[in-house]
Parts: sequence; structure tokens; C-alpha cells
Amino acid sequence: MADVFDALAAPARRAILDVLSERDEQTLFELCGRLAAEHDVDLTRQAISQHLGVLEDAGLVSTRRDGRYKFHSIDVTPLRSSVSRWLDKEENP
Amino acid sequence: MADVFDALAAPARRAILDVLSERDEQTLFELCGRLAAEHDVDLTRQAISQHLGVLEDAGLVSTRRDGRYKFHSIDVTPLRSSVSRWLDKEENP
DNA sequence: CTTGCATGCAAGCAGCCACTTGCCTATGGT
DNA sequence: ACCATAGGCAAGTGGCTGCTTGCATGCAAG
Repeated sequence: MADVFDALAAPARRAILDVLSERDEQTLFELCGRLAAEHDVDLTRQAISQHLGVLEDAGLVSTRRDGRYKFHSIDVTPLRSSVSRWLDKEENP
Repeated sequence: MADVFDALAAPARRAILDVLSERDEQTLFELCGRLAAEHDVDLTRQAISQHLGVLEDAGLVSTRRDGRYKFHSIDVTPLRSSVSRWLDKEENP
């Protein structure tokens, strides 16, 4: 399990999460198209695949295989628990 | 204004935020001591100073000068607004 | 079984960043 | 005035990582 904040450090990976946030269950080629069209991310398919690997290692993206397709979905649970370390400092008397 | 997630990518900077989260208004030397003692961060004073600069550029740390002392405090506002982009996806119909 | 499509693996290179080293400024106490 | 303390500036270097290139795998349609 890789580091959540390290995964979020790259702008391309945040753009991937943005695309997945609009619609889940997207394939790699779908993501490449949407990233290039709507987020000015002009990268190779392999580069985006590596970014997805990092996000998956961090638990931010979950995958599901079906035949030759691999569908990617966002999972914000690790992010929520990682930032709660600082954001849940509200004093509740 | 630098990038929040880039600032959070380094473990040393997260440790700094942890120390500041326990107590605000700490000076650079205080931070160095606590980081080395309680967080296994064994870095030069200049290294920690540079980390503080990155955190300050990202708006995560605010400073106040008093004489030859410079007090550092944590500010989680930029973090909160940066992660809300994904965490505030609750459907409220 | 061959052809095409969606994805995976691995090496190699360039650029950046974290850290150190060395020196400098300024404030405060004695 | 002098010295110690708190902090700042700048250049240099090693290691990591982001991206590309090239090839391999697996599924599916014909």
C-alpha cells in the first residue's frame, strides 16, 4: 500500500480522480480520451496506466476486470482517513 | 501560492504538521527538537526551514515574527478546501 | 487460427527535489 | 561593544520519478 499524499502530488493523477469522480467504471482508453479532451493532459497511454497503478497502490482507485476490459473507480476512503488526522481537530466540549 | 498536495507529499512536512497540530506558535528550533525526539526526523535545521517554507507557500503554515523569534502555526483551511473537491460528493437530493 | 484491440511489463533517460554545506543578517543579553 | 542565538540565502549534489519507447500478453471477433 503506497502513500496517499504521494499519489495525490502529481497533477495528472488528480485529473484522473476528477474524471473518475464524474463517472465510475471507466476503462483506460476512456480515461485517456477524457483527460486529453477536458483536462489538457496529453500523456501516453502507458504513462496514464502507471499513474493508475500508483493510485491503485494508494487505495484511491479500485479496479474490476471483465474480459479484456479493466474498469476503474474512485475510492475516497483512504483520503478521508488520511486527512482526518488534521481536520478532525475540532474541539467538541 | 504553491500546491497543497505537493507540500503534503514529503513525510517530513507531514511530521511538521503533526508537531504543530499538538501545539501552535512554535519556533524553528523547537520544531527541530521535537521532530528529532518524537518523530524520528533527523534533518538539518536548514532542511526543516526549507520544508517550512514550502508549507508556508502552500498556506498550510502561518508565521508571526516577534524580535528574533519566528513562531509557526498550522492552518488547515487550504487542505480542507483542496480535499472537498472529492470528499464533498455526497448526493443531497 | 489469424487479426485487431485493450492492457501489461521493463528498460532507459531527463529533470526535479530533498538535503547538505558554507556563509551571512539581525536581534538580545551581558 | 561583543558574543551567542535565531534565522535566512545560495549553490551544489545524489537519488528518485515521471515519461517515453519497445515488446509481450490476453481476450475476442471473423
